[in-house]
Amino acid sequence: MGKGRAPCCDKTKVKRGPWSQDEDFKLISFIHKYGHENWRSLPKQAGLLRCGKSCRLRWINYLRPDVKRGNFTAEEEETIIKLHQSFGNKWSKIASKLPGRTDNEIKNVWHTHLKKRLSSDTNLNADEAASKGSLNEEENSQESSPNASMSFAGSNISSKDDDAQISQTFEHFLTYSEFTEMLQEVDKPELLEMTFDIDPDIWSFIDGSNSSFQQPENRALQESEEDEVDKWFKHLECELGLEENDNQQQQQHKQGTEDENSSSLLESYELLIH
DNA sequence: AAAAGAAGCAACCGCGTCTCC
DNA sequence: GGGAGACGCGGTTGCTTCTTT
Repeated sequence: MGKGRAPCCDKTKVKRGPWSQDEDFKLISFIHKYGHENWRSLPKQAGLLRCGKSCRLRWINYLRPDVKRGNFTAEEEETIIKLHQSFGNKWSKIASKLPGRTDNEIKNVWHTHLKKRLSSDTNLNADEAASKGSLNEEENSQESSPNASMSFAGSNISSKDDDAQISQTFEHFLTYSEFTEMLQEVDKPELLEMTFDIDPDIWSFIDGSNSSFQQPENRALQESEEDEVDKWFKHLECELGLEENDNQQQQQHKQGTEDENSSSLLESYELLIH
């Protein structure tokens, strides 16, 4: 180390700044298919002009299916405060105690909310502090503060009602064609409410292997639907150049009458996730 | 309605640690 | 044992959006 550290990548050859939907999708697709054994080589293999570190960060903090987004509950905030008292700024350690939360997110919440809250709390007497605590619970349920609801991260998905709404929405994902239709209706307000949570269910849907989308009465259709889903997913992969080695898919892609649809599909997908 | 300031958060940077050879 | 490469972590930055004036 005394000789200095070699940069992890050539900064002049990598893209920086906010991730585009296309990049996100490439990363998701790649990891979904091949995993992430080597972050350094991943961007190249996935066709991304990004630094491996950047990919890792994006995945861990944002795209990972088990990332829980939305406002922190009062319980979570209390947990963070307590854990911070024990661990200090060991954000990853704190994050490990809060399933679905990332160290980066916790760190941000600490610096933007909790630190201030704590310092103001110390200026209050015990009674005031107690009443503030109950207020905070209310705030957290509605707080979603204007910022939260506008936030790209989709912090407005927090209540059970919202979850129910989302689940209801996902129930429509029964077939390729239905999904396509739905994607084409992204200008619907309720769908625009769907923010960029890569919900585990989306993964399951992409994967085509989870039965949670398939209501019992639809099980009989499972096989054909899986084919449809697979077809759809591969279509996107072709579209993104992730299926370069698969000649069969390429031929199918060339011949397919859905070529026009696929680009609009991708476009719709991008709209959907944002 | 517009400008300035504040807040929130995604992403970057650099260092420490781990692992492999 | 030591060097190199890769990963993970914590601090920080800077952009976007909201709020206030």
